[in-house]
Amino acid sequence: MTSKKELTIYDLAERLNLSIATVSRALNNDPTVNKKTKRKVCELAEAMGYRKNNFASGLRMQKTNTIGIIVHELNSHFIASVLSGIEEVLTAAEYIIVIGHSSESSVTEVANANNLFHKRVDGLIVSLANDTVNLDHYDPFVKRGIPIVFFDRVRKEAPGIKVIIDNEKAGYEATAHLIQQGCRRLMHITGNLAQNVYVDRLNGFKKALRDKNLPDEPGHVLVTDLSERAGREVARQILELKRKPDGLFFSNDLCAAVCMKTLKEAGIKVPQEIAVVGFNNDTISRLVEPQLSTVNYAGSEMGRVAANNLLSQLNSSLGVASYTVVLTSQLMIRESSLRYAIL
Amino acid sequence: MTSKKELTIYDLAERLNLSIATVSRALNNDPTVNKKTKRKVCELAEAMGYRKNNFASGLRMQKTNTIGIIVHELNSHFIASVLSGIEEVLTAAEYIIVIGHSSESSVTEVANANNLFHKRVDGLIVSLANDTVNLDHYDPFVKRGIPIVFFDRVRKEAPGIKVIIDNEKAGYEATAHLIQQGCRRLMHITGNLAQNVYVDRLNGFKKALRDKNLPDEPGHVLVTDLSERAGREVARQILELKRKPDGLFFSNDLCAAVCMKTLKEAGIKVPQEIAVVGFNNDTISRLVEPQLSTVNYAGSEMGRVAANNLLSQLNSSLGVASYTVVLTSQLMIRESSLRYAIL
DNA sequence: ATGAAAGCGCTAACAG
DNA sequence: CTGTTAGCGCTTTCAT
Repeated sequence: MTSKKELTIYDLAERLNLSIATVSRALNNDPTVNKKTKRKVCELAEAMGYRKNNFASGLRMQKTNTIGIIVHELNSHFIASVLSGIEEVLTAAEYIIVIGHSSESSVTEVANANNLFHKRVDGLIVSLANDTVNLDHYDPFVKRGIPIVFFDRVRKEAPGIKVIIDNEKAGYEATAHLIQQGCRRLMHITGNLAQNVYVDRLNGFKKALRDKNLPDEPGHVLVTDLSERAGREVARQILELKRKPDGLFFSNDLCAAVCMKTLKEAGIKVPQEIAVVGFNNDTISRLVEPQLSTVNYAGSEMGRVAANNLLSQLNSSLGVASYTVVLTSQLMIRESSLRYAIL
Repeated sequence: MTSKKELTIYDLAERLNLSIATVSRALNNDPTVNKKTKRKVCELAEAMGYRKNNFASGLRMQKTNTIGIIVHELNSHFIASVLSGIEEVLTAAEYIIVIGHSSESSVTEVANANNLFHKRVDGLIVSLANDTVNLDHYDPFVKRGIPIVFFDRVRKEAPGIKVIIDNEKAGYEATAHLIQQGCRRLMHITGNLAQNVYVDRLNGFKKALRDKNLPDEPGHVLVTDLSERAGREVARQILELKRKPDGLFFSNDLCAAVCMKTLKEAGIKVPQEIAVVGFNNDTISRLVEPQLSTVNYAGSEMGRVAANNLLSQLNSSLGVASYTVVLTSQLMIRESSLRYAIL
């Protein structure tokens, strides 16, 4: 299988008539080693294609230099951006990233967490699955002092660092915009209300209704899984209503786009009869017709912030920290909700 | 940092009055160890929360149990499916996956390859970046007998295992379909022709033209980066043509969708004036209007096949194999290219 | 500024 | 079926 024997520091030491200790120090840029010796060692290592054995080093150091990431789904523009933000920071800090995705299933999330625990990750970055309520599977990490950063989908009362946006504010703004555009019978289509992101956006929605003196009627909130199928289903329900809504605020873009398309196919005019706002600024929001108004928040920044906060935890000798970082988001107004020109 | 000392097999051995060798064997399910002993050991390990130290084990075994994956982009439905297919197989085989993405840049791809080489991955699964021509950065792997599986974007003459679809056939079918729908002035918009996927689809396109006795005029093929921007640019070019094409075959869905949208906004009727076919069956292909005809191929299957072939290489004592696996693809006919009802 | 030596936790050859 | 023992390659005291 292996054609060439691997080079070790023993080989380098022998070739240079040095001890392995000095070679090791030189390779790790230890200040106590002579500059010339250091250069000689590094040059030979480079020339001979030496690769440090991370296992030996890890065994000795008791650090895996591995960060586990658990995301609820891979296939979204948002998550892909977050991942590249995380990667950017952690790769620069010489960490390896191991990604597990839960496919929005709490059971898979638990399996992933256990797996990463056994892999001995030094830290964890997590976005919770849609149906995750219980967080016991993170206890082993907490008990061993392994820092966890949650992003986007978080449980506020859980220990650890959380990186989120102000979902209530975002929900408020989206709703206020619809009202300002003349909508009076609003509907909010959202995901599992056990998740902060959904419950907060809902609260923003309700708050905006109250502030604008619109009734908070039951049936105005639909809890779905925000899937493609759910989008069609919501459209079907709306079409059957005698008293149809004139404004829809969705908690993601996919569901909003599909619903909007289905409504249009049934002859509804968007935004004239029904205005629509989504969430996340996915690629599809720009491709559907009319273009979908949505809430944008920078995934890569969220990833970078999450990773940096994790790093500072890893490098700190203090105990595990618990705090929340709130990033900004922007409402992006496009055709799907624009009835009057914006000044 | 660490609150509890880690458990080792020494601790377990002591507690059970066994030797560490027996404990190690029991944990690794060695058949020579007594069933009862094995159960006792495993139960205690479980109860006490023992975690195997992969570093010690890896150091001893000279295997990292890590597979490196290099993909050109994370944010596509296709790549996400491939990744979950790979993950499914490799996780079951107890491998860790390390993902690097090249952002379609050959420079980043080289950096990723070097990085993974230093991480001592046991194997590699790769989809080449758009502009990768030279494959020298995989030489170190080849020299050390580390198996590589290329998928989708491959170089056919390169050593190693390749998993692809018959892109020429797919291109032929898409083109033949457009012709059968009455298109006579076809255009093919594709990516870097250094890539097998693009040159093969182009060949299929040309072959179909020949077979149907349509002229193979220059200017019928546009090489782009298949981005959102390219889609708009292609539409602009087409709109300026006095003699417009009546059928467009794109090598991906995003570019096709954007171009189609831009054409429609300029008043062109799709598919009546210009019919459009994309490639990959991305989510957007179902959301745009009209729905985009496209070529579907199962990413998750491609991932599974790639991973399984890598595993068989890893488990074989024979030399590095070189062969190609061809998976099937299907043309999915939707509104964007359907001028007449299909029988 | 450098060297000698111990040990991180595990596996496997060898010996019973 | 089980135990003894020798490393895997590296980092780090403790000497010099």
